[in-house]
Amino acid sequence: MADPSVPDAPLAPAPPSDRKASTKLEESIFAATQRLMEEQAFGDLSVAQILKEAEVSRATFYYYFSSKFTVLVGLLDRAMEDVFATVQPFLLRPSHEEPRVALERSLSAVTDAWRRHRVVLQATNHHWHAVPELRALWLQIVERFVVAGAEEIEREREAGLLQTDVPGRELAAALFWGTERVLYVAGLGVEGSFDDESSTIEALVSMWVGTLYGR
Amino acid sequence: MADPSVPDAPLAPAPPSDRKASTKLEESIFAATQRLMEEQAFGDLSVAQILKEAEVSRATFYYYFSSKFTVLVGLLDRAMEDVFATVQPFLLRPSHEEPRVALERSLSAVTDAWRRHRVVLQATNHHWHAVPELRALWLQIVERFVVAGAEEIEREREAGLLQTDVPGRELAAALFWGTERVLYVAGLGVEGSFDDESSTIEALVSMWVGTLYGR
DNA sequence: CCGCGACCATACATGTTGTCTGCACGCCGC
DNA sequence: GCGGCGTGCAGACAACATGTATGGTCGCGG
Repeated sequence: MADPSVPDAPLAPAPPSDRKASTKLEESIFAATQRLMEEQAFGDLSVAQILKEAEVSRATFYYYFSSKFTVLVGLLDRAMEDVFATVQPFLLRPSHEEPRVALERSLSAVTDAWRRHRVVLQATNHHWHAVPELRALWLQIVERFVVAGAEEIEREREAGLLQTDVPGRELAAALFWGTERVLYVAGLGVEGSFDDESSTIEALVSMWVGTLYGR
Repeated sequence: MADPSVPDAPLAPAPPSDRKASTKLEESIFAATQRLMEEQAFGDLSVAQILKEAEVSRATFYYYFSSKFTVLVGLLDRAMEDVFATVQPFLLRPSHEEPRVALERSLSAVTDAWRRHRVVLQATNHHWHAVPELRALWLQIVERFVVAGAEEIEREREAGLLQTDVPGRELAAALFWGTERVLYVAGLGVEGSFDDESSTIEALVSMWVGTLYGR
């Protein structure tokens, strides 16, 4: 059963991720791609490069994956497992905790997870709009977060803590996408925007607290 | 001088956009590209398609543009002229107006402008990360908005209206990127997110009002 | 020891991009 | 009128990436 310290599962369980156990070669393709991505944008990688780095033949590559984007889908799938696990414990606010404090902890956790998987999440950001398989997975991930957020928000509303009457789903979606975007831009290292991580988190906390609880 | 109804220019003037007057052929390339973009993602367009649609030769195309992305830069430049002009009047809150009302008007105006130029802004969103020329222009546009927002925020702070002590620049940036992302996703027509435009605006207004003024 | 699954090297068809060559037309100054 | 130049065209081309196809090698289990 569920961990007793977490009364309700705040995130709906992932639909059974039908990920087969991966073979050695599949694994080295994943690893090689990840390695290459640290130094070069995923979009600029050619399959040839991956082949060389993974020491795998072209035929083998296309035996396991139907394009380099399928590799990215796999990497995202793995990354999100960790992200969900990291964020999970923070999604329910313990009733003794101040909303601001709870949100600060959650957002710090998310920021951490984002940093850990920056390259994969960045690549996802860049390509989900154009790659159906990736888009589906990403939107499904977003949906999990938004639903969890919306539920928590409605719970707070019922407790009479909210200042707004905008539906939880809309708020959760706006806050999710906003946060995602800020973390993305921060991760780019664009000069002059979100240079300092802790003040970035502060701004996000302000945004969440203000939007939901007012002030 | 400036329009007397607007005491201070809320948006710094655009750096002299050294746009030459465009020739007839340049024009038809712009028009053709815009037309094609309405039906097909910019990323999927080939130069060949543009040539056909614009009835222009390959050589001519590369005479005026160095790649299809240069066309997009031109389109963005034009689009932003209109966007700035639309948004300009709303950036300073008349002191007699409620913050919420002022923000609602601004955000409606922005949403309108976004819709008008949806395809171009979408394409920009998709490609600025990878195309230096486009990235530079987009970041410069963002900077204008963020600076204007930050200034307005600091003005409100001095008037004692703000509830937060996070720097205006951080708040403006977070709110800008968040809003941009929400409008982007809304424009995609993703099932289940931001289906209804007016409630989307409501959520955005809540976000701005809450973040800045609390409640 | 045979067969089959996993894997490799290589070649290939296709599509895209950006450059280059050579040619035509019209206008402007001389 | 003539020569030159700016503008534009058609088409060829090299470089590269993608995804497929062909045929061969190796090792292991029946």
